[in-house]
Amino acid sequence: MRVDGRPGQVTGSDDTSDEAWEIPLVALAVDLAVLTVRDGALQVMLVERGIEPYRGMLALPGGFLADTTEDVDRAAARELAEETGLDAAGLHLEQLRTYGEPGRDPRGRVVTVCYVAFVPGLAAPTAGGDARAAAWTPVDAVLRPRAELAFDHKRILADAVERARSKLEYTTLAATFCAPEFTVTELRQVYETVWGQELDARNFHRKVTGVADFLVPTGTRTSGQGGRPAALYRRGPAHLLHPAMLRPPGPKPPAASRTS
Amino acid sequence: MRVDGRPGQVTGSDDTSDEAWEIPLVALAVDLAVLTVRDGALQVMLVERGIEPYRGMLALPGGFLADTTEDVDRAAARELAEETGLDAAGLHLEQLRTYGEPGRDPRGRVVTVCYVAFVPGLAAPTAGGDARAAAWTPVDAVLRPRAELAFDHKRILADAVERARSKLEYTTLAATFCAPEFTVTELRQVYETVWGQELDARNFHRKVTGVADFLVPTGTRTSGQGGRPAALYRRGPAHLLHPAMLRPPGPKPPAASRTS
DNA sequence: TCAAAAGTGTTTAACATACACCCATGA
DNA sequence: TCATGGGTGTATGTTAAACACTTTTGA
Repeated sequence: MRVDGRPGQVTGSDDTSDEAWEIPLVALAVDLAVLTVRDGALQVMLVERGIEPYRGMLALPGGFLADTTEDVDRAAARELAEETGLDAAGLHLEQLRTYGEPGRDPRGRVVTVCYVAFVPGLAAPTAGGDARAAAWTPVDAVLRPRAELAFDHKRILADAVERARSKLEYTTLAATFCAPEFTVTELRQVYETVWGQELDARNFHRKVTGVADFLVPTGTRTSGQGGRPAALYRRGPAHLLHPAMLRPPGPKPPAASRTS
Repeated sequence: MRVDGRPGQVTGSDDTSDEAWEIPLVALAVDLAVLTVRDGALQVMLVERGIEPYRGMLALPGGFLADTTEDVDRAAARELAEETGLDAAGLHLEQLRTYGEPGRDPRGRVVTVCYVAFVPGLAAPTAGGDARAAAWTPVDAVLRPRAELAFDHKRILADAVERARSKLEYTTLAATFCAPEFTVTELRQVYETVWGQELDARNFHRKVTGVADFLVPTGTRTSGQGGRPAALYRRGPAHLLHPAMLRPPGPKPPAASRTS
């Protein structure tokens, strides 16, 4: 086995034979499901495709590695910045899954490493940067039976939404959907929106303020929208939620797919 | 943008310019963390590398895609069969994560899609098939500070073990470590081994037999090893465990890494 | 003084933990 | 009849769910 002069090119022999053969190469892409909560709905950042295939259709932002030496996680952060104008530093970006079915891209073999990002509702309402047209879209509209996205992005989005729903249960990530300072009610609305069910405001308040290091009081209060002013909080250092916040059983939220 | 005659080869232009450029290609590998519980220890299937780099070192079984049209999940199942002699049908095989750091393989750019498999302790004690030497090894020994595996496989294994530990909490996957028919005590030993802590046998029994569709009684009982015979069960149709089986707090199990 | 939103207290049920105790087998 | 492991019962604490009630603002 040897390395070519060209970076990233590998040829070699199998583990069990010395017969040299060309190691198959594939095009590697990253795609991003950037989620937020806006206007009482869970929304996803979509771009309109400017080129074939699927020209004119909506798709998740993403793209190929810049070159054969680019780190995959860095490529995700770069595409996020380029296509949506958001800075990956400071927001939550985690790997979701890799989708590698042979037929998923009509151009040839493209394997995509997908990521989920959670961003505050205020963030860059629409992108600057390279993208043709980047816009927030309610996920409910996109996951509807007859709605379609480019490639297998609808399925990816469904997986991302399910990931978000379950992460709210046992982590403090709900707060990453909020502005730097937020009220308990705003945090509760994130849960209600993502899960698609109402929660008891009183029990929620007690529970969430009882978890150590989840919420840090700022000492200030809201004012001016009728009703008693609410205390403002900042995100605390905790990442895991203990005890966990379980989704109430009952009527399921609209659409989603099952992941293993 | 166009497709070459060669399968899997893609060239094209960026979304925002019509300047054609060569899409960078990478070698795509799959690696498997095949876990089992044997002799009171969580064990992982390792192979000895027969070729450079890392010749002679232990590594996770895995390899490159067979060709540019092979499905990634299928490649994982194929490598499992080839290198360990296990049949992917019927056992649990799920994607773990994709590792794509540029420097992770000295031969050049290799991105690996990793999987975790849970297999019963009885399964194929050592591999037939292609592998030079496939053997079960206790994960504790491998994750010890000074122990090393080829490539970044130690880190991958640590992630896989943490995945296994947390999956036992809220799914019925512990039963996939057991033979087709098993006792409640055998199931409990799986939990104790993977988590590295003892559980109260009596409470465990009540809890696990109380979860709907987790265990299906066969009507038969064990006999012959002193003490009251235990009832035998088969895996039921349930996949999620409700209520969840939470890891008791306290002394942490040896080694592991944190995943987001 | 009333509506609206924030926040507390109280009750009840579900579930976890600890452990006493009984059951069924082999030696 | 004793040792061994399987399995049930019961007391006690913790957390969740439901909801009555108090607090603090704007109109």
